[in-house]
Formats: sequence, structure tokens, C-alpha cells
Amino acid sequence: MGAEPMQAMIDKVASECVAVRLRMLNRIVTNIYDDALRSLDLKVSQMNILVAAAKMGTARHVEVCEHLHLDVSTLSRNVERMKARGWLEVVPDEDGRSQPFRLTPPGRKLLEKAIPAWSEAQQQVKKVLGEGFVVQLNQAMKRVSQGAAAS
Amino acid sequence: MGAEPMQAMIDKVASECVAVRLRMLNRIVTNIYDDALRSLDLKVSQMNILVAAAKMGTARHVEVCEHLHLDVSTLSRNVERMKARGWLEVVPDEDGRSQPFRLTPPGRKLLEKAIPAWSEAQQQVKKVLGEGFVVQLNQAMKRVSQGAAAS
DNA sequence: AACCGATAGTTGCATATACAATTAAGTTGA
DNA sequence: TCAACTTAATTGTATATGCAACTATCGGTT
Repeated sequence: MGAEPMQAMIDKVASECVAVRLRMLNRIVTNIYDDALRSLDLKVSQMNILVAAAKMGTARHVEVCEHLHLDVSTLSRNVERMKARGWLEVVPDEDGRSQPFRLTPPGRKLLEKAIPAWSEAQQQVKKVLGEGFVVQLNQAMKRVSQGAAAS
Repeated sequence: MGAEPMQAMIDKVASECVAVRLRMLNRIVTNIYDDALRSLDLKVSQMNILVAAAKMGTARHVEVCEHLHLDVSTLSRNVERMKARGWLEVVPDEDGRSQPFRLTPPGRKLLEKAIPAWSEAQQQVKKVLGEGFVVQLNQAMKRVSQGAAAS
């Protein structure tokens, strides 16, 4: 395997690289959801955070990051933007280090308005990607979530 | 389906949204490849462009964008960075609008050095995601590439 | 009480991404 | 020929992302 001519290896990368395809699909799918949400001035990345907050009630950064496999600095900036828009608010906490946040009423309202648009995008994406892909995606995420904890 | 209580819908988004999982997996997988390539000061996003250029010889922006499903403005900035690093160069063209580019010798050299690191990351990712996922990913991309042309 | 290590978030910096608007250049039709 | 349209790429603006370094706070030890 190590002695293949270079051009063959380049062809192999082009035709087999998981990252290329996953990143492409991510761009395509993200754009479909973002299109559906555009009239609400909401992006799917932010909707994910709204949903996480809605589920958690009071959300700590680290918990959300573990849940979404996001770097804490990324979440910090995202939450900042969403606080500025009035969708999230900080909840006081005895621990002076932590800045747990929760949905504001306008944030919840927005999430409720977003759900019909989400449903359309979700349906469209499932149709395009196929049921088999969705099943495998869920399984892969389960595996990764377990494996990531171990590393 | 339209009359479900809101909390149930939020739970549904949290548990079923394809975008959430695909974006998570994209972050995780991208980080694995980027880790493997870090010593070369190369990211997998840029490696993808090097590979496309290597395959195409002389690459026009629009062609690369169609191939990778990338917005042209995104590619423009990426190519800009990679030209600045000496990995790509513009090829003169009769059409004054087009700025086709190709690998420079250092760009090719870098790509060759990157391939062993890529192989390790690729192997690791395939093991974590499972063969079933990779098969479905390839199929989904085929479907999307055809469907995208029609839209 | 003072120090030390761990933990929670933020900030500096760089890249990646896309939409909208713009610039530049080619093409076409009156 | 020149105006209108089209095509190729860049630029303005904003969000998303992650690594490294930093700040602030908490807890435990001495």
C-alpha cells in the first residue's frame, strides 16, 4: 500500500476521502435548512442552540458543548450573538465562574415559529439523502458520542 | 402531524434533525483530519482544493465549485490564501475574466507529504463511523450531485 | 490566610462559509 | 458600434469554527 504511484494516491483521495464528502454534504444540507429559516433571520446552527436550551432549561456552556461536540469558544461567540438578539439570557448562579443561559420568551417564540420551516427542510433533506443515510447517520453519531467520551 | 404540542415538536427536532447530526459529525471528522495534517500547516479543506487542482490540471473556479458544491466567493478566498502561501498559481488565459489556477511545484510537494497523514486520518474515521456509514455517504453524495444539477 | 491546581468562560487570531453587491470582460443583437 | 445581457471572479459583510492564551473563580492544602 505504501508504494503506489503518487497520481494513484491522489485519485484515491479524490474518490474516497470521507471528509470531502461529509463536508460537501454538510454545506448542501446546512444551506437547505438555512434557506427554509431565512425569513426568520435564523440559521440552523443557532436553532440547534435554541433547541438545546429549550431541552435543558438552564444550560451550562460545557454541557451544551459536550452535547453538540462544539468547542467552547465557538459556543461562547454564538451565545453572544444570540444574547444580543434577545433570544437568550444569562441566569444568575452561585458559582461566579459559570454563565448558564436559558431561552428568553422571544427566543421560545422564535423557536416555535421556526419549527414549521424546519419540518419542511427536514422532509426535503430526508428525501434527497435517503432513509438509509439517515439511519447510518444516527448510528454513526451514537458510536462517535460514546467513543469521544473515551478519548 | 400539525397539532402536536410544542414541547413534543422540540423533542422531535432535538432527536431527529439531520442537520444537527450532520454538522456535529462534520466538526468531529474535520477535526480528526485537521489534527493529522496540523504538522504540515494544512487543513483538510485546503487539501481538498489541492486534490481538485491536481486532478484538473488547470482549474477554473466555477468548475471546482460545482465539483465541491462550494460557493464561488468561498473558493475565491480559499484560493487567495493558498496563492499567498505559494501552493497555487494563476494560469494565463485568453478570457480576461477567468483566473484559472493550478498547483505550483511546492503545492504538489505539500500534497504528496500530506497523503500519509491523510491515510491515517481516513483509516481512523472509517473505523469510527463504520463501513455502512461510508457506503451510505457515497450513495447520498451521488444522489445529491445529480439532484443538484436539476435544481 | 496564601498558594496552587482545576474549572468556566472569554478573547486574540486565523480559516471557512455564504449572500449580496460590485467589477471586469466577453457576447449578442439592433 | 454600442447598448444590453451574461459570465467570471472579487469584495463587503456576517456567521461559524477551533486553537492558544488569558481571566476569573473555586477548592483544597499547608
